[in-house]
Amino acid sequence: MSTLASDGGLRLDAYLPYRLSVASNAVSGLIARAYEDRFGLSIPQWRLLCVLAEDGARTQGQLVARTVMDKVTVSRSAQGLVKRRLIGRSQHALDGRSHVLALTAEGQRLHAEIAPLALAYEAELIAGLERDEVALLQRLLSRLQASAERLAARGST
Amino acid sequence: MSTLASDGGLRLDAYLPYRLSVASNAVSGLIARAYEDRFGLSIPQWRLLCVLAEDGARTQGQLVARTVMDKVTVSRSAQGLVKRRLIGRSQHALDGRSHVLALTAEGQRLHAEIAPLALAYEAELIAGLERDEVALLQRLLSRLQASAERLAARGST
DNA sequence: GCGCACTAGTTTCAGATGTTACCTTTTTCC
DNA sequence: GGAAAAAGGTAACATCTGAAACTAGTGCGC
Repeated sequence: MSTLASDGGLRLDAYLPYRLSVASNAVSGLIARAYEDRFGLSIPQWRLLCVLAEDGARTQGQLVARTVMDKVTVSRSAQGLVKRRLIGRSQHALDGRSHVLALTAEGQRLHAEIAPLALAYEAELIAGLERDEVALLQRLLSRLQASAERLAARGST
Repeated sequence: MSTLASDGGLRLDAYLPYRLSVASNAVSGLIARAYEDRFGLSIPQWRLLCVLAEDGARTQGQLVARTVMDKVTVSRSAQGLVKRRLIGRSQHALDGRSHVLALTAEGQRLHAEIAPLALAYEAELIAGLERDEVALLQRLLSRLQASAERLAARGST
């Protein structure tokens, strides 16, 4: 048997984690460059802007949970946004350790400016796909993420 | 109008680039930890091992094209593998600048050891999904990647 | 045959990222 | 009510990453 290729049946091109990573890198790279070039925002910063616009004022801890980012990443990203006056920080009324972040007027303006562009990018990415294909993709991604988290939790026990 | 939420219709949880990134990070993190802990391999190193096992000896430039990784990443990963005697380097017969990488016997052995484990991880990740759902997922990922590359090329012109 | 543009690969350097340690405030619970 | 444990957040450190400069080798044009 065989020409030393494909002995076990593992082909990189068909290996899902690889495919997922490559596709995600391509998309993230595209988006990151767009935000960086035009608005000087990193992706973490943009995520914070989005969540604050969507949900209103939040503490950093809430943002960590919501965005699936490290708390250090959130801290640093928030510092940058505060410096640019896109968000404001205030002491939490009930918990002296905690800070509440909220968009400034300028932050709201910027978010409103970027949002259509973000949606346009998404539209171009999924151009040519059926509506139900996209819905399925979302479901499958959730599924994979959940499985990965479950396996990770099991492994670190 | 409205409660300042969802003005433009951009919801982070439904935003595909975000979902893709989160899912990919979860999966990559899981896989990375597994390879690192058990075999001391980074993901780039593991990719090189896979390609060399699949395709046979290749130059670094070919590996760059094949794995969609940076040439610096490939160079450094290869150095690590050479140091561990998992791959060998030889001068290219026709081009003095180029080096040919190939698995050593030990490298083949390690690849053969890891491959089943990699497939088992994949199987657990997609457990519960239909066969045709997985096939569709692969197609959609390709599609997204291609769109992203097309847009990136257009943008940088 | 020789100069100039080009490619393969490595090194260097600056910025991003994550892990750990740390400080402060809050909560727990005896 | 006070000590100990835990949580919010930041700082410091090591590590990773990619861009640009660099080295060495190729090959075209003439």
